Amino acid sequence: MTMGNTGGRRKPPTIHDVAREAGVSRGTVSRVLNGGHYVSPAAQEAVNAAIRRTGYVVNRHARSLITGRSDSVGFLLTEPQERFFEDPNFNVLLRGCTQALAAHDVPLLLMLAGTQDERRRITRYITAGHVDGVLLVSSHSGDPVAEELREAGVPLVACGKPIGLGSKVSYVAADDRDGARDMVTHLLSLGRRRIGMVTGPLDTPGGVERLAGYREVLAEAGVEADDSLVVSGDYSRASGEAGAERLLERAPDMDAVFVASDLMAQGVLSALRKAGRRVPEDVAVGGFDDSPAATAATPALTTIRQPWDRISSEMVRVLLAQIGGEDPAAVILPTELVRREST
Amino acid sequence: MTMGNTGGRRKPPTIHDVAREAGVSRGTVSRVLNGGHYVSPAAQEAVNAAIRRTGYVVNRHARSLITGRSDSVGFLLTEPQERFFEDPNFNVLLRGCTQALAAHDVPLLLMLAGTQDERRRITRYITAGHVDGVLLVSSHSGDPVAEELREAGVPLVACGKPIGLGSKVSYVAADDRDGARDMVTHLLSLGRRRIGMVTGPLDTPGGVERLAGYREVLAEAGVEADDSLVVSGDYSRASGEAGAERLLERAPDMDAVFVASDLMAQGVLSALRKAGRRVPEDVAVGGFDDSPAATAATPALTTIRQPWDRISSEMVRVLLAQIGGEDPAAVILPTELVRREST
DNA sequence: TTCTCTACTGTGAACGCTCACAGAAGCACG
DNA sequence: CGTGCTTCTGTGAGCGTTCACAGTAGAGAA
Repeated sequence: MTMGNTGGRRKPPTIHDVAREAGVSRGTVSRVLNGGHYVSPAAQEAVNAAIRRTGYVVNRHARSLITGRSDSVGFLLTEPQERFFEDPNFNVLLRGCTQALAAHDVPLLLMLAGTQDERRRITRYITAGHVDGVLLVSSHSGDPVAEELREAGVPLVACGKPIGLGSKVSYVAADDRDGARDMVTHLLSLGRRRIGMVTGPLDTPGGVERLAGYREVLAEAGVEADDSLVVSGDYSRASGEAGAERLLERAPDMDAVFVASDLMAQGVLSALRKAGRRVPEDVAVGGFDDSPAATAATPALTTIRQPWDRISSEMVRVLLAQIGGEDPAAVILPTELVRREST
Repeated sequence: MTMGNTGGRRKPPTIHDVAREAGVSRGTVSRVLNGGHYVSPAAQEAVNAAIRRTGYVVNRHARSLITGRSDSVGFLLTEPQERFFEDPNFNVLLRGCTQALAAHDVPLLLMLAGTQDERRRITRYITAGHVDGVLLVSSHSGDPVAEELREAGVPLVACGKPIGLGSKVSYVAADDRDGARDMVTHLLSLGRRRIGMVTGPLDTPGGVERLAGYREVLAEAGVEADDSLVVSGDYSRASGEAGAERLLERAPDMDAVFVASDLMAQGVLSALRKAGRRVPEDVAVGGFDDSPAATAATPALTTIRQPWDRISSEMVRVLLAQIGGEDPAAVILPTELVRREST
């Protein structure tokens, strides 16, 4: 069985074959491929027909070699990967970015910077120009990889406001502060006054902003600030449970809790159940994220929905614009209160 | 400190620069880059030093242009994406594959074939040789994309035994049948005899095999076969709940259930609770997957762990071997019974 | 007519790398 | 001293594309 029957990969047609087939020059085919300016309708037509007939697909390597672009982007995750891969929102984000890029015919390379070795390799890979830009997911402040990429002038769009990186980095984020404000306002409107909070990690912008929104609304409503009503968590279920236990101990009269993530809120619900408090009668619980955990919980969680599908499409839009030469941009998207049974 | 004024991306050094720096020819540098055979130790040393000094990184596009390889592989998900992205195992798989590939310095391209349009684009992209091989996740039988890739002779490794594809396709799978056997054997050893089953989708190999294992063990143990004890689900929580309700109706004397996924088992637990049955006293429940759902459930689920980390690394190993010219291979990995509170 | 302008087309020269080949040097053998 | 072998090195060609440039034809203006 010689090369060619099913199984052997035959040599694909080149731009030259298409040119011959269409009776034009390589240059004309290339022009058709790249927007079709300065090409007569007749030639246009002939080339397209030839492309269909031959099944021609452009060789991206050859193109990249001369243009210097790779026409691909990286999706870079630098921080504790377990946390993200378990986070349904991360999955929506990854999926959304992949699809939005696919619509522009731009492949996405998945890059996980776990070990020191991987970080070095990835940095090298990116700065060598093997991707045109990077979608960055990094919870931490002062990420060394991100910093290095920024210095190398690689177009970068972060998910969530990055701490510590200059204004040269674009980012797309949900309006955490406003979301928190909505939730606390909602709790106040239910007549609750002793409102506790379990925050997210306070070295992340999201964590900080949600706490800020909570404090703002309480201050504006003239509710007495009480720091014993605030405990911090790390977005994990366990930390939510522990946080609620501490809150109940310090403020047994608490009648509502705003929890900075749904996963933590699940833990809170479980702690409240153990303590014999009814939700929402005794204590109303508000989450954040609108993850599957929110609907899976009993009672189903009132929560703040972040527009993850829009976040991903905006990240892609901003990144492609920046690759195209535009300036870095910050995009902040509105959140939405989703009312369920827990309030 | 002249090194790169922030912002401007300067032209990276080429193999030519390295050659000049090291006082050798391009050919010698290239040989060092590709394994270093037929290179004197002195030249070897000089080239490596020059590479370090210049910060040279090979231009993969130029290399690919001439070798015809892309030195990258695709991770292709063809079927209902929601299901997979919500599946923690899928995440482990994706992560594992990415990391295993990174160790070989091979980038992973994420490809989601949702719409018809995406399928066409991706097929074109792959058959055009823009990736050297494909890691395939596709639950369905007779996947047209997979079939087309197989025909085009693209190295392919499926996760789970693919139905309907010829023997030309490699695959890596957990031993579903044996896992099911272990679980049912375990239930029998607890003295249970009226053992029900909620199966997975029966158009998937996993679904079929787990059911087969269940039937085998019961037959071997001389337990009377009773088809009213078998209902089918689709791996979703809701289908587990519905399945358990039907089982209870048809066989109120049921004293154990083997459920083909942890997520469905959660639904089963919930149905049993509603029906007033205690777990495990009245009815023992065994799951499959060892997903986070297993530990999150109350009571924590006894389940079958699939070695997802090994599955991913084996998929990568087999794929790279196949790209290197070896024949397709099938790898079946053992599962493990994890005993918790539900049995 | 002649000149200019626009719309279009073809042609070489790159891009950075690998590969095949040729050749050099060292050594052993006859 | 030639011949053959092995180990090492340099050179030119070429991968498939884009880009700059030169050139053609036709239309309109002088």
